[in-house]
Order: sequence, then structure tokens, then C-alpha cells
Amino acid sequence: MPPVVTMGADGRRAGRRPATSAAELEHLALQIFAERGFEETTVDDIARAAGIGRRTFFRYFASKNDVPWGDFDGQLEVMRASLASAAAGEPTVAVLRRAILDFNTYPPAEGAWLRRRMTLILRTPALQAHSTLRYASWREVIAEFVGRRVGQSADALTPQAVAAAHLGVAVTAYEQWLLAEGTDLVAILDEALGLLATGFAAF
Amino acid sequence: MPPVVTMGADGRRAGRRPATSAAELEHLALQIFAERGFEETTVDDIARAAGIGRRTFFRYFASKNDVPWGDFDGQLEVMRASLASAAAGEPTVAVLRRAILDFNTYPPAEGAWLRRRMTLILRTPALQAHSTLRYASWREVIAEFVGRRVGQSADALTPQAVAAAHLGVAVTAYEQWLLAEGTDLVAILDEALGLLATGFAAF
DNA sequence: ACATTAATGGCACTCGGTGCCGCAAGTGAA
DNA sequence: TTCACTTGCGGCACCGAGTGCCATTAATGT
Repeated sequence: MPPVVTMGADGRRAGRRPATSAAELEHLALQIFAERGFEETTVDDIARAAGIGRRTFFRYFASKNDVPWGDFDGQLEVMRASLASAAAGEPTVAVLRRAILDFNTYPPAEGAWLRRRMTLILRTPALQAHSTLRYASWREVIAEFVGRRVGQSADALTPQAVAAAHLGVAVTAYEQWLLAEGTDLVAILDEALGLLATGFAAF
Repeated sequence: MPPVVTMGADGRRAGRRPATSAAELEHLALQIFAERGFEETTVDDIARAAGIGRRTFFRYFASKNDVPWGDFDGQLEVMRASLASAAAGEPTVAVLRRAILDFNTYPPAEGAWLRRRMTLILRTPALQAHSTLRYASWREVIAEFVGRRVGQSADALTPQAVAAAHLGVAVTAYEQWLLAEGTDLVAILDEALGLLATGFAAF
């Protein structure tokens, strides 16, 4: 039997309202991580600071490692749509390059937060490791697009290789960006992806 | 004060002898993983099966995740030496390609074990994630070589990008190899690395 | 008031991993 | 043989992440 959805006129559904939100929790947690470090901060610390129970924390995030990822999946859907709507005439790698640059273009106000988030993810071993699992869906989106373009299954060698190479290079660009304070992420990404398009045969 | 190393004529050092070896433990653990699954096998299970204490297990492996990696670091040193001894005239990517193929060329007898190991690593989320940390040193070896060749720091964009792209493509080749039973790993690796050398501009 | 729905959070438990420390089992030398 | 020394073993207690269970709380409409 389908659940009877009781809903108020203002769109509020029945039931107790969430005590906080994933975004709010993330914001708070990132602050504590910055102060005390990721490993040194326990889930209890975060929960206590947020005024919620430890158990409740795990209803907002599947794991402590998932905290710094924001709405990654949502952003991914935007990229998927962007790829799908590309003109058929435009070369595959060009579309890819543009989509990746878009995916990583943030409003200037968020620049500082992005740096914090990515420093955490790329320099904390536990998060570095965990990132692989999040990147998997990123690669899948790319592979599906390339597969469509070259008329192969997304699981085939070429789409998967293109996706993996682009991911590796994009992450490398992020690492370079973090190395120097005042640099432009998109410019570095563009340069790095350029290397990939031409191929490494020149070396 | 420097420790006085007392050592027998036959090369045996003083002190109690190890009850087992990392290789032996790995062999045993891999068998249990294959039967019961990685997540379903506790460290206690492995220790009990090996007749050692749980505490002792962690003297052989830094973590449960490190079990399936064999002598990865040792192999890496071989690759590093191989890269260092390459003729200066040979193109960088060609050297790289050959070194990677060598690195992944195993005696036929080990083929079945390799498949087991890699299936475990590439299809178990926890191990997939952990692999990133092991791959870091692999990338470093490549980046150092490329840096030397192009006259840049190993930390610079180009060496890092080349390393990351090669890693991504190599792992992809492994995944393709696992998809079909009778295939030749080295051939797939060669094909995949070929894509990278030419670049993706053709797509 | 009452049924319903959804979120909270406490409790107990499992498992990976670590620090501490006493003990076992080897060594060469007195 | 006995002793000092060295190295590996492993029990114990502890921490922290993550999960299943379930009673409780706070919101909804009838």
C-alpha cells in the first residue's frame, strides 16, 4: 500500500522537523576540522557542537569522510545534463574540457571555502582514500558521455580510459592550485587538460 | 649509543624468530577472503586461522587493507631502477610504457593469484579507497622520472599530470582485464597506454 | 483527543587499530 | 650454565567509527 502523504498547504509534511541540515553541519564541522584537524576531531565533537546526538549525525552523513563533499552528487547531475546537451558537431574532448571547467567554476565568494574543502580532501589520507569512491560516479558520467560519442559501451576500454585520465589530470590540477595561494583554478585545469588532449607523445 | 647487532655465522640475528611471514599470512588471508568475503572476515578470523594473536597480525600488516598488496614497495623500487637506467635517447613516454608493462608482467604461474588479488582490490570498496594511498608512491616514481626528463621538479604540473594519467589508464586496463577471463593483461595495458600517448584529440 | 508521520537520540554492540607491558625464545659471551 | 641482550609474541585495556533497535518527541491532519 502506498504511503498516504499528508502535507500542509505550505508544503510542510507531517512529522517532526529536522533539527539541522547537512549544509549547516558541514559548515560547522569544517570549521572544527580546520582548528583541530580531521583525525583529531571525533564525530562526538561535531555532534556536541551542533547540539545533536551522535546517532543523528549519521543520519545526515553516511560517514565522517562524507562530510566535506557538499552537494557533489547534485553538481554531477548538472554536469551530466551539460554533457548531454552539447552540440553533436563539437569534438568530444572539447566538450569534456568545457564541462569540467564549468563543473569547477564557483562564484568568487565560495573560493575560500573551496580551498578549505579541497585542502582537507586532498591532504588528509583518510579523505584522500575515500575520495576514490566519490570520484567513481564522476568517472561514470564522463565514460557514459564518451561511450555515446564513440559508439561504445560506457564500460569499454576507451570511455573508461578517457574518464580515468581526465580525472587524474583534474585532481592534479587541483593539487597544483593548492600549492600556490593566488592562482586561478580554472586556468590550471585548462592547462592540464590541454596536455591530455595533445597527448604525451611530445615528451 | 648504537645498538650492538649480534649475529650468528649463518646470518641469523639474536632474538625470538618470527612465527610466520607476511607472505604466508597474505596467502592464508586471501583464501579466507575468497571464501567469506573481505568485509565478512575479521582480523580475528585471520589471526585465529594463522595461529597467532590479533596483536601480532598488526605487526605484519599496518592494516587489514594492506594485506593484498604483497611486496608492492619492493616492486616499485625495481621500476624506479628500470626507469633510471633507460637510454637518454629513448622518448619519455616510450620508456614509461615499457616500464609499466614490465612492472605488470608476472610469471604465468602467478597469473591466477594476480587475478584474485586484483579482483579483491578493485572490487572491494574499502580496498578501492585504500589503493589510492598505495598508488601515491607509484605516481611519485613516475613523476620523478618525467620531471628529470623534462627538466622540471617532480612536483610540477606536467610530471604530476603524466603520472596521474598513466595511473588512471593503467588501473582502467586492469579493470578491463578482470572483465574477461582469458584476456592478456599486458596487451590491454599496451593498448590503453597507446591511447594516452596519441592523446584524445582524435575523439 | 487521536492517529499518523518523520525525526531524534540513547543504548548496546561489532570491528579496526593502538599503547603498554610482561613474557618467550633466540643469540653470544663469561 | 648462567647471564645480558635482543627480538618477536600476545594479552589487556582502550578509543573511535559505524549499525541495529527502539522508545520518544514534535509535527501533521481528522
